[in-house]
Amino acid sequence: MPAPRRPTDAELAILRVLWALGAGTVREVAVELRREGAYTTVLKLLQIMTDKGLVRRDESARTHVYRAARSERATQRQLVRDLADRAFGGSAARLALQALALRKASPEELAEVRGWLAEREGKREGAR
Amino acid sequence: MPAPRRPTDAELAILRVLWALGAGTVREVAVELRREGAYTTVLKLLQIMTDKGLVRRDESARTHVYRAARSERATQRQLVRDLADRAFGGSAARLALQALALRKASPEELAEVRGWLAEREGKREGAR
DNA sequence: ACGTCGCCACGAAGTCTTTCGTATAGTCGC
DNA sequence: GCGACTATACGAAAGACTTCGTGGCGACGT
Repeated sequence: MPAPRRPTDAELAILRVLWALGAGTVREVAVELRREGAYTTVLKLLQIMTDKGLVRRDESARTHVYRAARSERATQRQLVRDLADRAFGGSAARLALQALALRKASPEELAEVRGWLAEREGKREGAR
Repeated sequence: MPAPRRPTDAELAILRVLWALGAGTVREVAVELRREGAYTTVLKLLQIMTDKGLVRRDESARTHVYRAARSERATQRQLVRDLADRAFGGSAARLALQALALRKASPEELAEVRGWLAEREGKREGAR
């Protein structure tokens, strides 16, 4: 592999379907995407993504079954890091703050932030 | 305007220079980017970006001066929202948590998160 | 056996992004 | 005025992204 480029928009849309389904055929993905006459387009994209190593294909059955090669989590991490590098001078924390400023977080999400911060503070102890 | 497309990688790199400088000529930007023989490339990109409305050009002097059309803040907001939509089901808060999970926060950034959270808690009062 | 249908492969077209070579023109010093 | 040095403008080329048309092949019902 030369370099792991980030998934494109269309690729990401397909990955999201695959993460949701666990695995799926071309038709299943196409249906899920609800786009006009998109069957061959989805097929082509999945073929390209297979070449790129973004998805893995099970060809044992006549109808191939695809699944994402990397977890949603790992992909999100890559995308966040990428955006942090390109637009936030590499600071993921500043990216996070911008994201938090966008809209009201739900209580659950707020609790998660609180939890993260608590853990963080615990590790640094005397960090004032 | 048909639709405000998001800046490409090369465009974003130039915008970052412009935000840092406030404004700059083609040469200044090119120097700042430190890339081989890039002068005409930067020029072309700035011309394209002018057409797109990403930067504004002052042509009063023979040597044109460019500045970003939108603030760094606003652009970051757009990019974060975009990424949240494409990869986090629209949840900016989940994006934020992923960013925080990267664990590269400096003490200052940590303090900012703490501050944000404190303000948040203050607003919700007994939200515990 | 045959027609029909669903599936995959292939390739071309169109668009966008990025880079750079070349042309043109203003300005300064002599 | 001339030459050297700037600057912008223009267009071509290469690559990536996206879409879709066409063709071939296997499965299945009748």
